[in-house]
Amino acid sequence: MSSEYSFCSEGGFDELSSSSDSGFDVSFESPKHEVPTDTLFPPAKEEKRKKTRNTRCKSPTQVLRLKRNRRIKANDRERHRMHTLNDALERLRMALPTFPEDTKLTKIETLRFAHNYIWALSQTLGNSDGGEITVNVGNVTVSISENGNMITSSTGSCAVAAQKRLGPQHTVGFPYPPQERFVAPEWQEYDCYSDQSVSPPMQYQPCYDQRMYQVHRPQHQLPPPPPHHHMPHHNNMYQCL
DNA sequence: TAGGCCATCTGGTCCT
DNA sequence: AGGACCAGATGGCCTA
Repeated sequence: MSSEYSFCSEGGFDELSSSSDSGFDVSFESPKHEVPTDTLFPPAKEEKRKKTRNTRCKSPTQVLRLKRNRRIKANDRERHRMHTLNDALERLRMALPTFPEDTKLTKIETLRFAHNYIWALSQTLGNSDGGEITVNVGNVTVSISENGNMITSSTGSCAVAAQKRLGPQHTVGFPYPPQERFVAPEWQEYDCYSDQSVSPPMQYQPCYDQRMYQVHRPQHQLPPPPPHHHMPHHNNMYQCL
């Protein structure tokens, strides 16, 4: 970081570095105590630095402390950022169909699955001829029509989700909210495309985990999938969307 | 023990 | 100057 090498800061003494020696070590005002300029300021930066305003010099100790404090703050920010991302990822997990006994999808699995799932749904909508379209995910059925969406399940876990009502149908927004998370008891009940599935326009569209469920389109035939190339296969892999 | 996954640290870049 | 974002490095944990 080039800024880390600034020996002087705007407005004088730096905030973060002002702790024990909150002031300013006068002894380091003398040029003879400064770290060689060549080391701290490459020629180009030195020239640029001359244009900047009047700044107060910092001792090497202060510079080090400043760097360390900035690093600590940056680490905190990064940690928080990653936690935020993980929270968002968790919400995404909860919005995807899953099995109760399933282990948690990994990060990459979640992202791939979500991508494929959304893509499949968009394909379903795109191929709509105006009538109601049904998407089966296991024993959960998502009916999409002009009057709204309805999610039904043959199991009691999901039942009929009615988030908003449009006409005679109970409708829910899609993707369904977390509390209406799909819960299917048996893997065998899931509809799969097997090798006839379609794949979204994504470079790494194949999913390598058996937990990647299929979205089945019973009313509209989807085009055959593009060939998979250069994708390693694991024993537990199977074709997904 | 190797490999996968993950959290965290780190330095670079870009933007405000 | 500082924050956001990113990608690489690293070490810990877990499982086959």
